[in-house]
Amino acid sequence: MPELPEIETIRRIIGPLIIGRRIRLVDVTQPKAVATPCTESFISMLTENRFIGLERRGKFLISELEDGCRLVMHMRMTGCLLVAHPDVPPEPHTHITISMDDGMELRFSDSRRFGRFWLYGPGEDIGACGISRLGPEPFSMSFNADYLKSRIGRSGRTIKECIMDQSVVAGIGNIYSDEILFDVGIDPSRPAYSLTRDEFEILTRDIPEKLEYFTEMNAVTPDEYLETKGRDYRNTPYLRVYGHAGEPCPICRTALVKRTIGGRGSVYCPKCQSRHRADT
DNA sequence: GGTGCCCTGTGG
DNA sequence: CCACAGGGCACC
Repeated sequence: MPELPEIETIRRIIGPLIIGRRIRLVDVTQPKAVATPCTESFISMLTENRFIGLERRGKFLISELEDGCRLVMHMRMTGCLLVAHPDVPPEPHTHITISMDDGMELRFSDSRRFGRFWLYGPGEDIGACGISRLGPEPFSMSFNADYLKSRIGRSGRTIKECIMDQSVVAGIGNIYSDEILFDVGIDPSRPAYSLTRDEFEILTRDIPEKLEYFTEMNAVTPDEYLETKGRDYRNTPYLRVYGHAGEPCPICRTALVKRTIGGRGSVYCPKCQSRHRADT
């Protein structure tokens, strides 16, 4: 479900509702949702602990607890986080419920059951959940054209696959890779080695810009977030190509094309993102 | 690098 | 009924 803008949206909504709260009760109804080897220790280490932060790294959320434990969460395709009053009926597929000292519940629901929680003890390395394999944050200084060119500039993989590779840059998924490549006019199927220096420059500037833009477009109040049960936090009207296959390109009116690139359904404009556009 | 798989829901 | 879905991993 969520890519960087949506995870950041969740962080901004959920963070203020859990930070400072003490955990009273942890209920795990789907043991596979907890990747920590022992569900028992997951529950006992969290109980009576206190959330003191909520940070994002790529598509991961990381909450530090007052004793130094860190709760790491990944939504994968369909995971949802919601803070709700116990009177609000739980969402279908609610796998983890964390009751807090203000009477509210932090709930994790996930129909496809791909999402995971990890819990690491004080001082323990959190890398094993996949965080250690992440490339730079798109907003960091180290994410620049020199880096991107040296990292993928000789790769035969498509540019779409490369920017979706979390070890190249953290946070981009299938939707925003299409949106970004449309924005910069680059054919998603081009091999990364074929990009010019200028195109790497444009791409490294556009990626943080668009991710920031979509994060702002996703902004909702906590009440709106709760009303939509934490699900509809992506403001789809702002997507220009994803979900618009067959419709006219917003720039040139040519019909947008959908085909599989790197195993993922991809939408692009065959004219605005034509292979040779940047060569001229 | 490709492929299958983890799961359930939805739409054609 | 089948194809496909916003992610990521293990395994040839």
